[in-house]
Amino acid sequence: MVEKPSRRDQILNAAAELFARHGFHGVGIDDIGAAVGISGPALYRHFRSKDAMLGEMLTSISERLLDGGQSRVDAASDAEEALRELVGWHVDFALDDPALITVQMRNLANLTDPDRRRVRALQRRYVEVWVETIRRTVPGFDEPTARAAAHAVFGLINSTPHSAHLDRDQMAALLSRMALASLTPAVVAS
Amino acid sequence: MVEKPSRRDQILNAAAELFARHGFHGVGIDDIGAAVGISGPALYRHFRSKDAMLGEMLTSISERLLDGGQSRVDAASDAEEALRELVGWHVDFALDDPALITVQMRNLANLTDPDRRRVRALQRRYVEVWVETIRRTVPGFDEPTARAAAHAVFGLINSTPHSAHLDRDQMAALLSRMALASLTPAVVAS
DNA sequence: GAAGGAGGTTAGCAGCCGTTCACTTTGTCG
DNA sequence: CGACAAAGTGAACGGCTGCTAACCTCCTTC
Repeated sequence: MVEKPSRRDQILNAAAELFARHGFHGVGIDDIGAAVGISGPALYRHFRSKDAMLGEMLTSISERLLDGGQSRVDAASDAEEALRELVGWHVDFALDDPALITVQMRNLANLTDPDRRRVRALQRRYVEVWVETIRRTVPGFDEPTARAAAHAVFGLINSTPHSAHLDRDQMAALLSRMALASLTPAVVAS
Repeated sequence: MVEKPSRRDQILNAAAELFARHGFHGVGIDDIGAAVGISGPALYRHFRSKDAMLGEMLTSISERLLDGGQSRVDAASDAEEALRELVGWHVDFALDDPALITVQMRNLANLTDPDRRRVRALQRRYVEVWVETIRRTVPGFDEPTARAAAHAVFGLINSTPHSAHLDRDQMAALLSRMALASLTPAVVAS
């Protein structure tokens, strides 16, 4: 017996899909309602506002990313394995929830100020996990360079919603190999 | 004597900056006007509509990317050099015009249907230039894989507006090395 | 030095869209 | 069964925003 998702989650999923495709301001309240079979204002029984939907969506994504990444790193026995796990984790996330990844990349600017602060704080911590792991495997990187490299790898992996013409496993393998190759000690040479 | 940019170009540049930061729908006509020192409706002396601004912006970006990429490839004497040139070209573009790159990545969905068709056609041709070059240097890639790899490299390079804490030359070097490393024959092994 | 076009201004309209309101339906529980 | 809360509905409001209209001011040009 499958446990059906709560109405809140149905709405959040539908909204994520729409936000990813048309952008936050390109989607109306009525569109979101229609996507879950109810109409317009009924959403206000579940969320305080449209902004609140985006806020909850982005904070939950950021938390999931951080928690998953942190625990994978903690479970790894050496630095190389930690990096492989981190890459695999992010690749899986991007492939399984392309809409969420897209929204997280594009719609930070549409958040309320307090929400944006919260999300950015979580994102920063996630980046730090990557920075530390990268620096442990590629000792030549100084901190700012490692941070830039982390952002670049995010861009590489997060690009998957825009191509998607490979099947999931091939895509996962390709992205993982590309990501790891771009983080080898060879690239650090001046 | 510096030749000053035409008013149209001033407007386009200001609009690109604003669209990149706040998204197409997040920017008002008055905001764009204020950014160039005139106010609101005066823009309609230069553009038919707000949509037309975005349309012209994105088509011109796509044309520049395609032309620059194609001519670099044509001028190269072998496949490896062609790929290096292509990477360098895209990196330079992304570093010199971060706002344009951001708008092109995020605001395709806000285009008019005919504009979107035009832009996508140009983008497809640009991707094909990459795909051919990649396949010539990394023979193991089949076409769909090479296409996915090209998109991934775009994501990697286009991520630069979101990090930006390195100086330009270091950033260019880092991104170029990472991009080339992710496209080496080693990654093709199953 | 009139004529006229290019580029600017402010006021205002029309439509969209997030949100609220008053009301109904549905399901649960004493 | 009666009651009450949860969830949904259509109507309406209010503010924002893209765009037009009407008018003004230069600058060029014959």
